[in-house]
Amino acid sequence: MTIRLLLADDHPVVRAGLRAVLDTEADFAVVAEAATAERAVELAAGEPVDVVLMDLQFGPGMHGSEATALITARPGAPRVLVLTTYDTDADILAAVEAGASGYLLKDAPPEELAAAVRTAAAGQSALAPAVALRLMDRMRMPAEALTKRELEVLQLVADGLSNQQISKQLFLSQATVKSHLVHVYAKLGVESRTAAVAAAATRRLIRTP
Amino acid sequence: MTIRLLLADDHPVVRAGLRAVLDTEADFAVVAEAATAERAVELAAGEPVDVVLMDLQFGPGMHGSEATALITARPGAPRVLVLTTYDTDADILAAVEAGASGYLLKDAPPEELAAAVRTAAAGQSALAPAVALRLMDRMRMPAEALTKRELEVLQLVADGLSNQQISKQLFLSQATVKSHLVHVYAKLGVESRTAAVAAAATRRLIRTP
DNA sequence: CGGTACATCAAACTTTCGGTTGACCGGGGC
DNA sequence: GCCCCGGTCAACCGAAAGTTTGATGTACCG
Repeated sequence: MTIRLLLADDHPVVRAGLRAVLDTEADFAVVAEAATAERAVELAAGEPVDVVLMDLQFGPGMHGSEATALITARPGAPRVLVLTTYDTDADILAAVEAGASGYLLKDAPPEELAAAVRTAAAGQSALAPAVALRLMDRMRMPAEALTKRELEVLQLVADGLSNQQISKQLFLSQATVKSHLVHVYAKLGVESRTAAVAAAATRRLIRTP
Repeated sequence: MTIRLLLADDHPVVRAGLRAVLDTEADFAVVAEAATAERAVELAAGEPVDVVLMDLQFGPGMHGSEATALITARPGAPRVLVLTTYDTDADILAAVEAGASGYLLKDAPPEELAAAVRTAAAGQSALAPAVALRLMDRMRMPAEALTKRELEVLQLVADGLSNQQISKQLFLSQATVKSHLVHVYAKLGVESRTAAVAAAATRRLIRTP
């Protein structure tokens, strides 16, 4: 039985690469490509597709995790395999919560890619070993696990925003922002916002361009 | 006459995509692929190649700009076209200084890519319009260059150190540290240490683990 | 049902940081 | 020689960050 694939990536070169790598597999058929997240949602609803290969970062417009949530929300939806360049815990968490069946890095070897597609098509979870390991660590060590809200605040700190700017952006009081940061400092074992950003960056909890 | 190409990128998918896109051109021939910068330097010296398509970010090990410098330093060297995902001023500058004949983004359409390869093979400069514009701005505004000492202080800020810790580590007074940071803020157009770190990180001025 | 975790907010307090002003010195260029 | 720039430092003040204590509501779970 043929596995029908939808490729969603804003880079023409990457789409061509995925097509080249996956079309060599006899049981795969790339039936559509999308250059934007919006287009991916449309195509996933219109075309009969088994697995969507979804990038997270598109240029302007919808984010890949949003598109993933929209696609997987429908009954009889295709499986979504998230395929991204850089991995941060926040990205992985967002993708998994959005209903992704798997999470892979673009530097994965072709065999691993094909295996993940088959696993996803079979309805199973397909997390990269490194990714799965990270999630296990997270389960084992809940002492340093930041909550979604704490991660959200910390990401804005890393973007250079002050407590006041963060409070306005998230519709909170400064007291709440400070409260979250106090918890973040305790969990990361640091004493200042810049140290927290540095610690979170080395542990890949946040995105640093 | 056939243009012989060497693809240097750590992502198998991207290499496959470039090969798929470029092999459709009758006068192109991909003669080698390298998954690391070191391997690219070796191959560029050994194989007869006309144009190298060079990624900047490889995983651990040599950076793409270093490899570019090593390749172009040899007499009769191939042209190097830098091809990267994100464009920062520091990246572009480093690539041009390393002797790159052109600088393209990976989200470029295939036609643009092929045109750039032909331009580079002909020995001409092939800078993306947006990139060329940025370089012109840079020439006009050299004001944003940080001094060595300022970068040194900023790097320690990014590592999470306080002004006092920095002053001790560099054998300075806190006043001097502040003084340097004030200059950094002015040059980067920001108003706080965390914003400076964020701005410097996006411009690749500092190391973020 | 009760406990726990998360998110929210308040107020007062201390410390640090940010920004200003002003100053000194050494080196390189006109 | 003189001036500009980079690096160094000081004193000061207001603003921001961080600390402490304490409180509320809500959701989930055993």
